[in-house]
Parts: sequence; C-alpha cells; structure tokens
Amino acid sequence: MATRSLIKTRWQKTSRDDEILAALTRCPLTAEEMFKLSQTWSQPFTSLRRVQERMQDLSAAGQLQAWRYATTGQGGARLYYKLTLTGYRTVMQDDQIKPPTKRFFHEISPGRHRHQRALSQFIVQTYLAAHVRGIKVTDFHPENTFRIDCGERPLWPDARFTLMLPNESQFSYCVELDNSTESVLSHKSTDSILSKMQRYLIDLVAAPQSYRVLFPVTGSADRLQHIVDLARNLTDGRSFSPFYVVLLDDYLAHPDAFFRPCFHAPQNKNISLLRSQARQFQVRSALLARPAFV
DNA sequence: AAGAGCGACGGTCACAGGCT
DNA sequence: AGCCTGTGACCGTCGCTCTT
Repeated sequence: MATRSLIKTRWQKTSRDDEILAALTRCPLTAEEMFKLSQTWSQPFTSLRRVQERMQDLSAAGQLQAWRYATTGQGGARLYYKLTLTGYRTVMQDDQIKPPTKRFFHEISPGRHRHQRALSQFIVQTYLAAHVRGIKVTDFHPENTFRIDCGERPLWPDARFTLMLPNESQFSYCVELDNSTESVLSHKSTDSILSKMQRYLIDLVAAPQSYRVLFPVTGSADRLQHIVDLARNLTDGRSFSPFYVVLLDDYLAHPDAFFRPCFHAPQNKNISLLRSQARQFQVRSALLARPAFV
C-alpha cells in the first residue's frame, strides 16, 4: 500500500486534482462543497471522506492551504481550502504568474467568513445548475478580479460569469451577494445597494455586451422585498430590469436552480432565471438599436 | 455529554508499467 | 504470460477538537 507519508513527498497529479485546483481558482471551498461540485466532473468523488483525504494530500504537497471557518453550526468548525501560490501556478501552468489579487492566498478575516461561505455555496450551486441542463459556465471571474469603471468609483462584483446554453445563446451575469451588512437605501454610502444599482445602470448603457446583476440574499424575505422595490423604483417605466433577486436558501434548495421560479424581478415575482431571460433575449435582439436604460 | 468534522492510520482492490 | 511494484480510490476505525 502507498502510505500517506509517501504521497506527501511524491505527489502525482491526477485529472481530479486538476479539477480541484481549477475549482479553487474560483473561490475557497470546504470538502463538502468540493464533494458537491465534483458531481459535475467526469469522475465524481463517491464519498466525502475521500475528498477530505485528497484535499489533505494536496495540502501536504504544498498545492493547497486550509483554515477553519468560524462556524456557528453543529459540530466542529469546517476547514476551507485555498490555493497556495504553488498550486495556482500548477493550475495556470505558468511558474511566473502573479496572484490575481493581493489577498488571494491569504486567510479570510473572520468578519468575511459568512459572506465567503455564502458566496462559495452560490458558486457551487451555479455550476451544479449548469451541469444538470448541459449549460457551460465560461469566462468566470472570481471576487474582486472583474473591474467595472462607472462613475466616480469602480464596481467589483463578487463574481462574474457567462452561461452558454446548448443552443449557443449566451447570458452574462454579475453577482452581488447581499449579507444584509450594507444599507439598501443610502445616498451617502458608495457601498449601498442603491449606489451599486445606479452604477450598474450607468455601465449597462455603455457595455458592449448586455448582462444581468444577480442579488443572492442571505437574509429575510423582507430584505429581499426591499431590494426588489429599490430595483423597481430605479427602472420604473422600462420594459425590463437587469436586476434579479433571490433568497440564497431558495437558490440552493434544488439542483435545477436556473429553471425554478425562485427569482424576483421588479416586473415579476417567482420567475425562473433562464426561462424568462431567454424570452427577453428574443425581445432585446429585435429592439437592439434602442438604448436600454437611463 | 452529544454531535459533527477532520487527521491519522491500516487495510483491500484495480490498474499500469517494468522486468524476467 | 506471470510476477512485482507503485499508485490512486475507497473503506473503516480511533481519537482529537470544537460547538451546542
């Protein structure tokens, strides 16, 4: 038998290791989240235990590093894994490449744990939802790596990605995870939801490729309603709004998340993201010459 | 104390590649 | 062809840590 100490000193990369490393370029993940995500791979893991073991082996090989989430759930604190610089260079196949952000390989500060956990769950679910419908997720930008210049201060979405449907139509999204830590309506704060929506609307007028902004909400249904109401006020009188709001728990509840009526937009309650968007896409194509917003 | 996550360890099985 | 070796996947158990 191959002992673990041998693996530590002589690590051999498998195709599954490539998937693990690639997944961690998108966001930090726990073993449980990696197990879920692996169901979209050609060789899914068959047990959580095995995922933990492999992540441990990769850590011993210097490819990953683990820290504990300050959880409030039952049982011990979960580990979350991030790439090391070595691991990042392995997956990018470039031994000179620089980190995408300053803190990309650093421990997450405790104040960000809830936000990060929710964002990672959202991203994993997005890949699962795409997988069950044969949709490809392309052009993925992790948190703080996609800059949108608009107005006096740039926007840095929590994630940015494109969905490519089997019929080759494409939809792009920015993600703004709402942890109820920012005020919804504040004309002073540049981090308020209002300020972000205004800046997205400015950018969408000039953007060469249209996109939607998703607001997964970890808080209450009231919070969700406040955000939907704000979007309605901002886009009142227009045929559609680029903002889609969803309770994170609803989004995570079923693998077919894109086609379940769990999203809320100013013009409609309980709609599915892709069914409604595919319809809008046809309308938009016909009216492309007309400016869309503001 | 109970429950959950995880590290460490020892084991089996399958497969690939090298050697005789 | 048969054997040996190395490796990855997988399984079960034990003990530790942490939270409720």
